[in-house]
Amino acid sequence: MAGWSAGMDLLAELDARGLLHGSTDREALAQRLATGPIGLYIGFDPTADSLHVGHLVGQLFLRRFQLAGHRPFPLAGGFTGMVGDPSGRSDERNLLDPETLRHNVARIEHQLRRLLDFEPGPLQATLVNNADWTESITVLDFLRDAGKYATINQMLAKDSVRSRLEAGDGMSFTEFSYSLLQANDYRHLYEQHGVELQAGGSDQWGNIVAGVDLIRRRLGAAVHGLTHPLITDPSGAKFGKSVGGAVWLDPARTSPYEFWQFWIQTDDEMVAMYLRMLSLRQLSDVVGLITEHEAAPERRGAQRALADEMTALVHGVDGAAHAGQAADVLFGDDPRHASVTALEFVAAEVPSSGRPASALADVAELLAVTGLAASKSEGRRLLGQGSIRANGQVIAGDDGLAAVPLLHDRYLLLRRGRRRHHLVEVFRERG
RNA sequence: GGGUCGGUGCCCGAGUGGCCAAAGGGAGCAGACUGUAAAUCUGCCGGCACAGCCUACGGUGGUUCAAAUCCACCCCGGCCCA
Repeated sequence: MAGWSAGMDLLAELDARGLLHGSTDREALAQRLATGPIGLYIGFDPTADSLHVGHLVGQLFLRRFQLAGHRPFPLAGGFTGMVGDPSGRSDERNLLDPETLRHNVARIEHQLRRLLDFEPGPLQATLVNNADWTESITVLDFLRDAGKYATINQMLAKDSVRSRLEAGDGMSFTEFSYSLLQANDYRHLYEQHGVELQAGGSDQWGNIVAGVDLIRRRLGAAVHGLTHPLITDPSGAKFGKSVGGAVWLDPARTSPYEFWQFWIQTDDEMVAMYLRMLSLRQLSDVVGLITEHEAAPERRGAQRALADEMTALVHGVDGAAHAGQAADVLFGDDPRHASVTALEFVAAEVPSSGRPASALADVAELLAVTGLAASKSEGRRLLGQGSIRANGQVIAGDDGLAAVPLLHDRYLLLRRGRRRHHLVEVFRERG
């Protein structure tokens, strides 16, 4: 890994990528970055047992700093997850029980390890969990050491608080306390690990500033805060929601193939923004990809580059290659030309199952059990709409499969719509 | 505690005894067009043994040949009063 280099203007690079939103005194931060390695942290809330694509910006934000010679401290919110961050939420959050939380934190730590370098050395990443220093603190300690330095007027003025009060929805004292707890995390990391920068999504601005203020008032030190824009999808908000919910980093929830598919399907309008914000390639490479994309969007080179890189980061280089190869078979030529090897390969990437030959009799039923249709009724509807293909041929009626020859005498490749597949391996029943 | 308005399908939201699996919109799915894009047009959008049946309009129990619609009680939410 490249060491720290004073010549590298990290902030300018982040800015050019569209990754800067808010910042405390930017001049001061730039000067601090120019003097040597800095410790920085970003928190990840364990509301589920996996991170999703929306968290990639933050993870990669840490990675960029590490590559520029700084020390990242990814934080798993083992304690704050029990309180609930009200930022950007219109309703009170449900609290997780300790057991679920512990499990979630463990899984998320595992995912955080993938994207950062934990090899011992001056720039190694350090995973921290705020439960470690918050659980044992007493209420009195907290009120004296943190609460004493925060004013109610400032806390009430925060957008997250004010909007809830104005809406008449109210807010529990627990959620109200959240930003002070997060401020205390920053204070702890500053004192114990010399962390001088907290970053996060733009919705974290209020919480970050709370920490900067606490450290200044209590310890008289000037530390920094930086936020990046939240990545959005074309409709403006939710990023990474697709078939069946979020696109997760956990391969058990979202397979590498599905993950790759998510990126390859990126809108033309968004792909430049995603590449800038997410790709770890040189900015000049990214600009090159975008230029090519604008000249010939139908080639989808930008989407492909994005899919390959993101899948490789999260699932490894092999995972990305396999997903891409399977897609080439499924979206390429007539599937009847696919070799046995290619089909075996596809079976490993996309949903597949073994079925007796008799299962082919009722197509609607087959669609339901393979998961291509949510119910048999939906299966019938899809058949009626000509949405189902078997080995590339549209299947209309209920006995349509009888006329479809199996591929290599054993495979039936079902396709729903343009892009959902299921490979059935048909085995003969013994007579 | 009193009054009042409300709780409808994934979401918003009409419906106020039968013509209601329930208007309309959004989301979603599919077809056409394409580039596994967007936009546009079209269709679908509770389940099943699918010209029929079952389950559904906060919960329970009633009235009725018939209830999302009427009555009683209960639970939850908004607003007003105390």
